[in-house]
Amino acid sequence: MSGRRQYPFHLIEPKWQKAWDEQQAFRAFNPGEEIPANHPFAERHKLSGKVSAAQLPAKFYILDMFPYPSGAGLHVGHPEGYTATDILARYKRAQGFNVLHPMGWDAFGLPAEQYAVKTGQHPRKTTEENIATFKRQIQSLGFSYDWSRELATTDTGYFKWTQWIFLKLYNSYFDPELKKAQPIKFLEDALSHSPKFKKQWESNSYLEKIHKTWVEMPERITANQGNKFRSNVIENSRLAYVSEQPVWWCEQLGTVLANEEVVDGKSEVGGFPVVRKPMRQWMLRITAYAEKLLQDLDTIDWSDSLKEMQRNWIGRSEGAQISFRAENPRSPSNPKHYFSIDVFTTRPDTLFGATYLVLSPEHTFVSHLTTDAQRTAIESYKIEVARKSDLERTELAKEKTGVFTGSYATNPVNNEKIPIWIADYVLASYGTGAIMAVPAHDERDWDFAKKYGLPITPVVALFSKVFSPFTKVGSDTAGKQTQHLVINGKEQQVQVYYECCVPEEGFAVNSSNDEVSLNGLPTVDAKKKIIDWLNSHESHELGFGMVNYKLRDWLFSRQRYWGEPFPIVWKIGPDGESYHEALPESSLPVLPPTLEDYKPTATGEPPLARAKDWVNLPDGSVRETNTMPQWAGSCWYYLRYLDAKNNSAFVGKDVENYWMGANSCKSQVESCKLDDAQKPSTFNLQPSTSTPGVDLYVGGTEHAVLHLLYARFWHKVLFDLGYVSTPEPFFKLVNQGMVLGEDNQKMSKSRGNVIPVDVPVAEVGTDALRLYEMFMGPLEMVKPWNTKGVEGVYRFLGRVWRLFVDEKSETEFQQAETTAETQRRGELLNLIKLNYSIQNVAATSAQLKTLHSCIKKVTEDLDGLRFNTAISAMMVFVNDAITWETKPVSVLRDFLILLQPFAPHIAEELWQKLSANSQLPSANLAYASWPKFDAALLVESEIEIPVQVNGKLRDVIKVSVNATQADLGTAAKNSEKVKPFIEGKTIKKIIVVPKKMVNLIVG
RNA sequence: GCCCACGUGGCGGAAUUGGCAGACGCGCUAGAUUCAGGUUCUAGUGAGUAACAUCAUACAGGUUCAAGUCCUGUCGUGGGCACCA
Repeated sequence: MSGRRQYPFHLIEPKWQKAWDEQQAFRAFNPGEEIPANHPFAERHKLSGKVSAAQLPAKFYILDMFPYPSGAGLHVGHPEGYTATDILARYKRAQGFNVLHPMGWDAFGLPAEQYAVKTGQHPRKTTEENIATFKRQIQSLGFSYDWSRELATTDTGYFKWTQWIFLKLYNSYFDPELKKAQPIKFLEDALSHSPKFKKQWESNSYLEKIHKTWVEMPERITANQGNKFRSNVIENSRLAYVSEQPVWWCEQLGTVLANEEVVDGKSEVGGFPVVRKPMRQWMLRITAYAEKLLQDLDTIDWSDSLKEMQRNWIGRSEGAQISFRAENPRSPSNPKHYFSIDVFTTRPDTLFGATYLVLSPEHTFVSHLTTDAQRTAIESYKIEVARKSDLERTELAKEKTGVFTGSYATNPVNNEKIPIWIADYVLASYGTGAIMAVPAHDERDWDFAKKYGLPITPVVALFSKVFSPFTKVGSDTAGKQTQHLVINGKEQQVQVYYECCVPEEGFAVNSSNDEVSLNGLPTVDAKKKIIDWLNSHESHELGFGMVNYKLRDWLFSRQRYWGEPFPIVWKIGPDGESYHEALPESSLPVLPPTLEDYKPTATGEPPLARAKDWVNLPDGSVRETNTMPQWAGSCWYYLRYLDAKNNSAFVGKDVENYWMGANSCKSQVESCKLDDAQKPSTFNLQPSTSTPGVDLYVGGTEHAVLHLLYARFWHKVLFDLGYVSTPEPFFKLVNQGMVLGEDNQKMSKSRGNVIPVDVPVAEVGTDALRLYEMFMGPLEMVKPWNTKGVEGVYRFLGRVWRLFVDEKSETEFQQAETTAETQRRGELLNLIKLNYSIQNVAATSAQLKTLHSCIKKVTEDLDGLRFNTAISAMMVFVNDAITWETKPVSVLRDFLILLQPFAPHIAEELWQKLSANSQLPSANLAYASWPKFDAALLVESEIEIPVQVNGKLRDVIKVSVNATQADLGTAAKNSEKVKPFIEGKTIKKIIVVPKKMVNLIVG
């Protein structure tokens, strides 16, 4: 930046940051906390001493997604969201809310661990250094965070409670009857003979069923078998459980990864290849919450695109599970030896068209169903598939491949024998890992059937009158056939396709047996009818209607050092098998051991296994050596902020209820479901009320399906168990758009287009940086950085400065500054005086009009998160006010309150000067009341009305605001500019929109 | 391939319910201040014309007294999902 400094921001900004810090100006007070009488919050709300929740003003919780403190520091893209939340926090504070605006560190993570592997420096040291850099930079931006609540996920006082929540998950199950998490104790009680727990299972049909199975177990089973059954039921119900199953293993990272962390067959971090490998892992049963996570999206105010991403990830589909019997090729004559192959389909109406089955190559039945003749082919295909990475399977495998097992299954609707194949286009991980192929109505099955010469039976037809029979087929008409069907009592002509067609709305044909006929039914009804038919069979032997989810359980263990250790030990039971046991809450936190080497062991065990003394406990039990993933700490940090120092609970109950509860909120407590009238319009904050949960959460879209789904899941479990007050954590969420480099590319080191925040802070000050972050464009939009644009808002602040200060005194200040010692320069700001045009006089009506249209615009725009237009409204105000010969103090004070959220340092400095000058009390500007917009001041006696002739603008006329429609019409016709366009023509019609415009229609 | 957004000056972007297109800022032009550069201030700035007229919100249609805004189609950009049965 070249040229003269617009105003002494280099002295003003540190001055006020220091003052806020010393005063703890932005500390938020919890119910029951002591509020110092001289705190500006106490002065504003006339409070002091210990104050109850009922005495405190309404809360407003504004949250940023806390950053991972990397070594690189902040660039100008980072503070965009932080600036937006800070502006709103300051705005809500001015409106009188008790604002909670905290910041912390998502501090566990791979980079610090990789650095430790390389250099031996403890990850904690690296992490602390990085936090120090981030904190210095964030503090230089003047955000009004309550630093007394600062936390890091790596603090022992924090992850103690992360481990505690894990124990809650471990000790809970999802009750299908109550549709909520319950203590595992209830389940244990149901698996007991003792009548003292009777109450528990009698009130719950699910527990009753479990109990019945238990007590009705044949007496001849051994105690061991009984225990085994019992522990199986329990272990299969825990929300945190151990599973040995194929997981994504990343060799380069030396750890397993969750599904969500694998993108295109590569690790999301680093882009390394991953392979499927069976391993013993901790899992969290997030699938139990699939339906709730989906449904409750309707109760929260998130962007449609974000909700859509979560919906896609959860991937609900309605359909049916259908069982196909296959005889055992080893004993074909024995009708008792058969396999029941379950498939999931969303199109059960096409069951009559299922002409073969396909299993995924990993399906457990494959080897059993393979005949001797096919064994070689099947085995080599399986090897070929296993060798392919997932990347190859998705990128290259558009050409379908597969092998016949040699076995046949029976289609339950028509008893036809259909061949069983394996193919890698069927995924092991979705549905049941097997499909019924309906080649006539599914493109994948069609391709496969064509390639291997499998039969194709069309079972869906289209109305020829409604649909063109050629739309899907192209020029080939050979594949269709006309049939006559009775539909709704009338005979209709339909087109039956003999090419693949996937109609959204068609009619079933060729679909009947002795018990059921779908023929003539529209697809929707055909689905219902066939599902009813399946459901009607004893014990759902043939199948049943069901809902399937794409969402899978959350893989929760990592083979890393720098994460939360599990509060779990392993023991050997009397049967010689190892089992796990939770450590008691009193043993928390479980601290990781100190290591000299942070690499995994040579045998591939996690790094923690190196610490033999730590792993082996005196009683012979062995610690779990996996650690939790980084997502664990970020699942609940927003709750810890509420009560960051609490040693006896993860959050105090009253405190949680004050900040997260619905007490201070007008919407219903019960479900948090808003009806239409209460639903806020998109991107609008509720102007006068707070909401249940976090009122506003701002962060990047990269967390759409990871953090945000996991955090909702944990919150729902905590809600079910009674630890939190709301079923959803984040009532309103906004994704800020990315800031691109000046070259319109995403900012990255390799492009060399990264602008560190320190650069603009040094050159134009943080107030100008904050202003520009918001002035670039709408918050949620992607936009490029432009240094010239920064200069524009910097100039605006210079104009604000000159609106207030006396030029001569500033020149004196500048001369004094060149000779003063650095430490004493701050005091020199006192040399700067206000200019003489600022006077304690009443404002003119024109001045009030300018002020109040600014108040109106800024207030409305802040409620709608339209920061860019709010700033432009303030520019309009200053452009006008700078021309005033006398500037009333009252008007300028109100303007500074409007400016304060955006550019707090310059606003405070000018506020201080203004207060001193006019002998007004210099209360902290951050707690000054937001000015109220007065509509009466904006009323004009005369307004300008555009006049159109045939829809084209011809003149703008001035009329009285009270002009009638007739007056307007007459005035329009009499306009000199309009006359040439209407002369000699007849006026057919006059359209008058009161107070808006006139349109003359001439012939 | 599927789903969802979005296309407005040289640039970033404004434009409640359809009602004066281009607020505000950048850039540019001219002038004033200055020894000069920078800064600041004043005026102008969609295209077009001497001035009107006229033409302009990706393109092509449509609805309407009136369309950037609503409807249909096409093209383009961005994001998400991707053999999900």
